[in-house]
Amino acid sequence: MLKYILLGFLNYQGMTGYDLKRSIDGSTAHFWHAYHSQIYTTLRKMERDGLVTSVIDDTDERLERRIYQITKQGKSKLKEWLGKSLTELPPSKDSLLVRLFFSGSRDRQEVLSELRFQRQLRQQQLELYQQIKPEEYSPPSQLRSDTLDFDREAKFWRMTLDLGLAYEQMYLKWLDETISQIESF
Amino acid sequence: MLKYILLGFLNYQGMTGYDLKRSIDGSTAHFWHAYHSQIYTTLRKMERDGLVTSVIDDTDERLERRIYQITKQGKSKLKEWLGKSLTELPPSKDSLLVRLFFSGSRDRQEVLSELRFQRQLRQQQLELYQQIKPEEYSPPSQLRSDTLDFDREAKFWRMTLDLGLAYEQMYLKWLDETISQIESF
DNA sequence: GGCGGCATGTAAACAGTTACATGATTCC
DNA sequence: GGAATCATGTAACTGTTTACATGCCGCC
Repeated sequence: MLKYILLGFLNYQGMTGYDLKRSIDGSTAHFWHAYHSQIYTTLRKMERDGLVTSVIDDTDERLERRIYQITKQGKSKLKEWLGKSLTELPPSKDSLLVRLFFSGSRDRQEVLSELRFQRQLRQQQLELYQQIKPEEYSPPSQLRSDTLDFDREAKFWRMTLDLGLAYEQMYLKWLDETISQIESF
Repeated sequence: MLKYILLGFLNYQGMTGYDLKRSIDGSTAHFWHAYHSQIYTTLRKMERDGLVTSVIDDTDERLERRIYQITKQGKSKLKEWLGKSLTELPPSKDSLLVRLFFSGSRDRQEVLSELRFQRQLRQQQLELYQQIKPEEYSPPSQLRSDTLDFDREAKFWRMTLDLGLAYEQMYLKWLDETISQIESF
């Protein structure tokens, strides 16, 4: 999966592994995060497979920056992947629910403080999403010239942000209900 | 993670790998699924680590059933894990969102049919959750004798089901909004 | 005879996480 | 002098997925 995220971003413009990490952290990390270690190793593998090429940028002598570019093969791989629609529900994993599921024998206060802490984190996450200015949440500059495409891309980015917002709100509501239910045990 | 799910179920009663697979499919799979291959290999590893023991049941001669039991070590491992509250948000991964995020260049009708299909699947998933009778969604019989514990366990199970219901409803709403937004492009 | 469910596993590949490792620059 | 940010990577491990593999039983 990470492979396609990297191809997706490199399809906008050439970037270093570090840039890709920041791009991901600022957008797709909300529904697919990655560690820098995985990004660098995946990029190397993709280069071996001919999906990307890289050149070392030495304009700034003391800083080694390896810039990756998507290849024709990479573009067609991305297109091929996007062409095959999902026919199943993506599996969801949530370790908090696993914990809650098996919390029957746990101390009530302990469970409550865990949920209250998660509530805080969810609240922060929601605020983080709310602070994102829709007009700034969009693909890199490369596409700004081609106005139509840029706007279209940005619309899709925002849709995923909308789900993030709805998700956090739903989760907060459920946490509140769950917390008061446990309080009244 | 799977390790703790298996310990959690075995803490109710001894079971075979197959039983565990069915238990998971009927409950925790909604927030943590597992393939039978992983269940069997994880059980073997847990046995080597002293968290479970197994005996082969030969009452039915032609059928080999390996029944796993949790050990004292296994119980304390589970307790220890439940004791350490989560201090971060569990990362969520959703490949549909990754696809949508990079769908700027895709054919509109193609994206729409993918989302409509996902809508159907989400609707089915919601109905599946709605058909679960809360009074039947509870731990195995072993605990029925101990009424208090059983009821407490069942409450936690239902809370996770509540999130599943809220999640599917939120997702459906978002899909509907997203679909009509793309229709009006 | 074929299908679905019961029941168990192995092997190989792929994906993801944690820890280790380095070194420069900029700002306080 | 120390912390943060830029920048890149490897190694070891753990977790997950897909494919292969077998064989019984009961039902239609």
